[in-house]
Amino acid sequence: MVVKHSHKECTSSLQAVRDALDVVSGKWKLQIIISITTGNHRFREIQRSIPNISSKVLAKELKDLEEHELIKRTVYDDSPVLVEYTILPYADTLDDVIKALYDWGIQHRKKILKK
Amino acid sequence: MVVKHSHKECTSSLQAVRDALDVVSGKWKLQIIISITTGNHRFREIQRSIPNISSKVLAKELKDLEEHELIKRTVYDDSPVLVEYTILPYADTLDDVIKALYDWGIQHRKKILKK
DNA sequence: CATATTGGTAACTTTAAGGTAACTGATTAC
DNA sequence: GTAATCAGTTACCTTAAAGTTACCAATATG
Repeated sequence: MVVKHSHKECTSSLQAVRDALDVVSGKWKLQIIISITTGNHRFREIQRSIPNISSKVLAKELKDLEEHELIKRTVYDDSPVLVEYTILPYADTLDDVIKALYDWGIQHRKKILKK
Repeated sequence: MVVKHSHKECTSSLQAVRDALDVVSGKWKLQIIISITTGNHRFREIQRSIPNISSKVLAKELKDLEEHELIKRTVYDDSPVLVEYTILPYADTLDDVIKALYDWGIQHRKKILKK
């Protein structure tokens, strides 16, 4: 466990874990990151690439990701306005987190299913 | 990112990430694991150690954790019935996940706050 | 005898996330 | 001239998770 220490130490470190989970969990965030990473940069492009996501939810999630500095929103003020979303280098810092989750998820599914 | 590969590969690996998040995310799961790890083994003990958790939620979360084989529920059939919850060794396999989340959470909070 | 503790369960209410549909105003395509 | 596309916003509705309250039967405590 994160802790062989005191309960207090443990619970205080929970905030950090929760912060990370905020960014990474939820139904859409990783899908959106993947979509942009794989070449979709316009709002409607991203939306079309992710089955069943609504404009409303996509708009909100994009805002969240932008606040967390994982993606960048650039407005090119031609007419009609053009908006582009790109992945920021900071998003790469999530690699370890995602890899850890992925690895554990894979082995866990094997373990639970083989019973 | 997890992926420099195709969109399809990415999205397929999402299930593993989601599996892991199911186990680790949520308001209570880690708090309960911590509580048991630090010496609370009885239902009411655990409940008292975690502020504001209701019997209902605790009972449900304990069942989840048991299904995932992270904890063990043992009933000693004395009268009155005694129930004991203990951490299984399998819970230790979560260490890497929690550490990755923790590390990222710490640095992320620093980064967002110093702005 | 009354009250508290044990490990929960049942019924009900609240909250939050997400879904649905319609709409914007400017521009292009048919 | 009608419809579609762009990037969203708004108001409303549904659903699931979580919280609230009360309760159980057995035992121990004062």
